[in-house]
Amino acid sequence: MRTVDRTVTQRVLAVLDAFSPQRPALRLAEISRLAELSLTTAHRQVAELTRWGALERGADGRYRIGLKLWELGALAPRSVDLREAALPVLEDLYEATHQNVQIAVRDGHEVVYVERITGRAAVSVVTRPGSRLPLHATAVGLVLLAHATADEIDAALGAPLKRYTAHTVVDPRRLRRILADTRRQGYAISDRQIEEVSASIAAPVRDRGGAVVAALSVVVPRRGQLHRYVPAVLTAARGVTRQLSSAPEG
Amino acid sequence: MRTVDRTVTQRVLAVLDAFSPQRPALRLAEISRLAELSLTTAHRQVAELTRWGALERGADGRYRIGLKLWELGALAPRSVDLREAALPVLEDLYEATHQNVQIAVRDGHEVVYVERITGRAAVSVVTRPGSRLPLHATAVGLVLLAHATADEIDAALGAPLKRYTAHTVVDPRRLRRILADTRRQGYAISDRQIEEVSASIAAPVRDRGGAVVAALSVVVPRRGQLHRYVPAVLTAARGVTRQLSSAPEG
DNA sequence: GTCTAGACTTCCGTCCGGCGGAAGGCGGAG
DNA sequence: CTCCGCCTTCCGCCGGACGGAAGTCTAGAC
Repeated sequence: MRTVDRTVTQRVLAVLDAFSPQRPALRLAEISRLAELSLTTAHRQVAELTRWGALERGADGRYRIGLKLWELGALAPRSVDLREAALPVLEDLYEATHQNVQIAVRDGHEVVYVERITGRAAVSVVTRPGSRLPLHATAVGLVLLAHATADEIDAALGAPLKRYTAHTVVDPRRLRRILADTRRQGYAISDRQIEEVSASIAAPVRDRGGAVVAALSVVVPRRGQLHRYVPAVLTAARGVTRQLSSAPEG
Repeated sequence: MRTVDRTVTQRVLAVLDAFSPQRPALRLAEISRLAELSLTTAHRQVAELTRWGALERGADGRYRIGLKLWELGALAPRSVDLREAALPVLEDLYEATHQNVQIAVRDGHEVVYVERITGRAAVSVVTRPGSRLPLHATAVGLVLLAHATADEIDAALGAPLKRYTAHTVVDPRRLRRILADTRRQGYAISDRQIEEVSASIAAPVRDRGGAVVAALSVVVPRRGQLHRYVPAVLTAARGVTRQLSSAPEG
């Protein structure tokens, strides 16, 4: 009997949703389980997606995201245009600090990392382009949330806030104070809130109209003065803002 | 009356296919026309895709590719893993030549550009990450086609070959000779075959198993000796190959 | 102000394509 | 050999996708 709970489109998207940074390659049966589709339906959808190029089947029989989807993703203005404007500036900031440098945007209550430059010498860092972290625990997240609307801040702070380390701030009232500080100072610091060994310093990137559309940060080992990175981060963020303003309209 | 020619999945994919580098932002009516869907159906599909995050609606009412699709695309091994391995090497090659540097993979009878580094001083170039060009007219395409199977070569040379300039080689027999040269020499040169003012020099990138999975090239203005770039390109291509071999298995 | 055009959104009855059970093929483990 | 898991193909039933029609909204002409 047919299970009546989702539209066909939703089922197709469920197939795609089965893929994640943790699971970039899946067998048909895994897709079927993860997307909660019968094997038959999963088979049919996967075959159609593969024919189109959204998925590719490897020599091992497992499916991966195909080039066609990557091409489509390359049209997303929030990542690609930003990345274009930011890369040279990120490289300068990397040269100046020799620490991990990254830029991210907000999507709902999460940060999505768009680009990162990582050196061999710098502390290792968990993020990759395309990976997500919650807003409240990262410096970029605090910057992005600080410039969101009041409704969005309420919603973000109303949900349960995950604790990563003993230093992760999960108290909404303390977070509101931190957001106010962030707005006033123009930068945010997340000190050991994700990992015990590292801290990050972030500043906002604005579009032509002055709206905060992204945030940029350095991730540094937790020793010495964190504030000494602030001027470089602010300068870099303004640099990206300038690049965005001079670029052609999307 | 319902038009019976495509499955629902194909219609969803047709909506996504409406977006291209030339048309990154579309109104609902445009999507309806391009995907050949009734306005009602286009509206329903677009709404579902937007809810999921595949599309985003801008302040101007137009739809663009959403972050979610970009994240999925970031899981495509053929682009992302390659890009990770190649970027540092491409940067070295850029520093050595100060010309446009790019890396591409093959998809069917086309080249798909995965990454490029462009300088202000270098000749302007038409390609962007995610854009496509035919195999026969570009140096990277010749390298990729030279290492394809005989069947794929037959198919690629059997189709009508587009001429871009007076120098574009469109004769299958001449192309076969060029492919043989490419295999023997280990590099290919496309001289003014895309634009009258530029030429490109490409070399193959191999995976752990020795199969050619990508090609890398420099695009240079059409004057002086093209061959002087060959050693640098070969070295860079081998560098990417080495990076791919040392990276963890996908 | 009114009128018109175009783009978008919502509603709803019809009908056909998506669904999943069943059966068959294939390969590896015991 | 059998059993088990994974994949693939087939087919009849029924509920969801389709698109015409009507309604809403905005911008621009006059």
